[in-house]
Amino acid sequence: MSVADLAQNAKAWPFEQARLLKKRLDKMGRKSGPVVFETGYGPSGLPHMGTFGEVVRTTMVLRAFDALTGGTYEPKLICVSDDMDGMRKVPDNLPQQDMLAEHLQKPLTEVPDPFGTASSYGDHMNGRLKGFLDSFGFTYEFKSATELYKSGAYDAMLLKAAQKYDAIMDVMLPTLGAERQATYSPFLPISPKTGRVLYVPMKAVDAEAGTVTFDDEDGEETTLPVTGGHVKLQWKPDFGMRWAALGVDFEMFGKDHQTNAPIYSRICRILGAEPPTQFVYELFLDQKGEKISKSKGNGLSVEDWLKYAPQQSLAYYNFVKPKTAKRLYFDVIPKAVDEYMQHLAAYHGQTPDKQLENPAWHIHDGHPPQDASPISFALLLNLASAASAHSTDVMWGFIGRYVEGATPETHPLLDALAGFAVQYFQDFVEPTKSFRAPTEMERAAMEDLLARLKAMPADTRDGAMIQDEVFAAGKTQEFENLRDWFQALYETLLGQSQGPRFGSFVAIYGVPQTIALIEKALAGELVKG
RNA sequence: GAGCCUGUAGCUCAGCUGGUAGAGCAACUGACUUUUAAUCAGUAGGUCCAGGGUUCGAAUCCCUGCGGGCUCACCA
Repeated sequence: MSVADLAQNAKAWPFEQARLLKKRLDKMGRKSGPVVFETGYGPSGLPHMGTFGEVVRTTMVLRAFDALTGGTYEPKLICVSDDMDGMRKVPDNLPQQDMLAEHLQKPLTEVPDPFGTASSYGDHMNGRLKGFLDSFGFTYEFKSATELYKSGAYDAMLLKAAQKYDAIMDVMLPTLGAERQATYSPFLPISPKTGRVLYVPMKAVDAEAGTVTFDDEDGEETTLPVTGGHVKLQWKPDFGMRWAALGVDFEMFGKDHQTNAPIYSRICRILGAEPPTQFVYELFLDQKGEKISKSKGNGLSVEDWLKYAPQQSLAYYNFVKPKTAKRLYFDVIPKAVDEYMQHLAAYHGQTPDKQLENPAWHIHDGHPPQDASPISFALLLNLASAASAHSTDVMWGFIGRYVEGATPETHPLLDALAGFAVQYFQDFVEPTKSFRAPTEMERAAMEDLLARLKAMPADTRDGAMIQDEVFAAGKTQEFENLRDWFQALYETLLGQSQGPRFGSFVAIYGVPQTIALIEKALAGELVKG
């Protein structure tokens, strides 16, 4: 049975969407040729989690579609940047605030680049977007709205919009409040005098000539062609017009667009095109299950995630249940990593039909690698914590004993995960540690241990021998139970009640380093807050 | 108000196209005095929100309610 056949019944949501899209094409009688997947991007802000999610998920549908149709179409992903939108306000995280303030309301591609590296602010942000997407290896075609408008790519549809002005207004007006209705226009002319995007009513729309007439900012009546980038469309009509002009076949968007999506579709139909297959995904929530707002700064950035886990785990998290509101916070990372790795490890032993359901198939474009880690991320985190690891060297000291013969060279994935585990430990586990001061008896034993450690060669690597000394030091005191001695070491030196076999720990951590650590503990430097 | 999502063990959730309720963590019991939970063995805990319907059989499908969450009315 071919992959295309199996894909007919695959339950994974990208296949469901792919089948809906196929149905659309069948209805239109299209049996081959290009199929356009679109994602949009607003370049006033930096690429973020939503940008990643939308592109990675759209790519998953694209791959599923390609598998479903066995390569009979030419699917492609285009990424449109709305860089002709007016700059509504100056983002407060940018340099040259005063300079930018002078250019408010102008198209982003007409605003100078405050970083001085690109031809405009919009262009700079487009570069950031492309760099962002490229870093993940996405395949896409970049489109600048400014270029689309200016090059004439939209001209035919813009002229049609002028012809259908009344029909468009009939769709738009009922969706607006009374105040907005009074001045609403689907056409937003760019003032020839000030270069700003104008939100003004149209005094006349001449479908024959393809022009609009309005009062410019200084009150002078002005007529501009709707074509050639002199006029842009307001958001909702723009969305529908873009679908029509670019022949978009599939687009997904967040729930915040859901109510408006039917409007985009109606505009698209008015312009004579069949709107694309659409898919609405849920927005992420923060750690408390509350909505994410930029002003509160809650939630999690892409960079945050990638600091603690491989990118595939983030793709995995985006794959799972896109229609359910999920929490997006640091604490979901370890589980996402382990679930991803479990699916990856299972993949090559699965039957083809199961493979199509496996998230790994979707994350790896249908070709998951053989890679697998013999140790779970959760265990690595325990290890990092137990050993108070600040480097992967320490981690490997323990891993080598756990997995016979493993080295960073033989297990690169494991090495990467070990690095992430160390990072996660340092940032989230270590700060929660609480050190206590040693009791008098413990102090005496620790001083004894100190003397013993100092008596041995600094490069001692014999864990068993060190363990003997630790044990002997404990025996010098009247511990009720020698276990208490070891526990005291953990609590005073590592800030936790459990730890690794102490002799082994010292052997890897280093004798001089351990001496320093004990001295700090005795001096009370580890006890804080 | 409209739309979408959601309600399963103490917590976080899995349960795919209906066939006797699962995982992880937490908890509890027991084993180990060169300790160790990075170990092993074991225990407990759920009217699957409620009520109807379809069925031989429903956590699962349908309807209705109730609870929780989010999105939408400026901008994109």
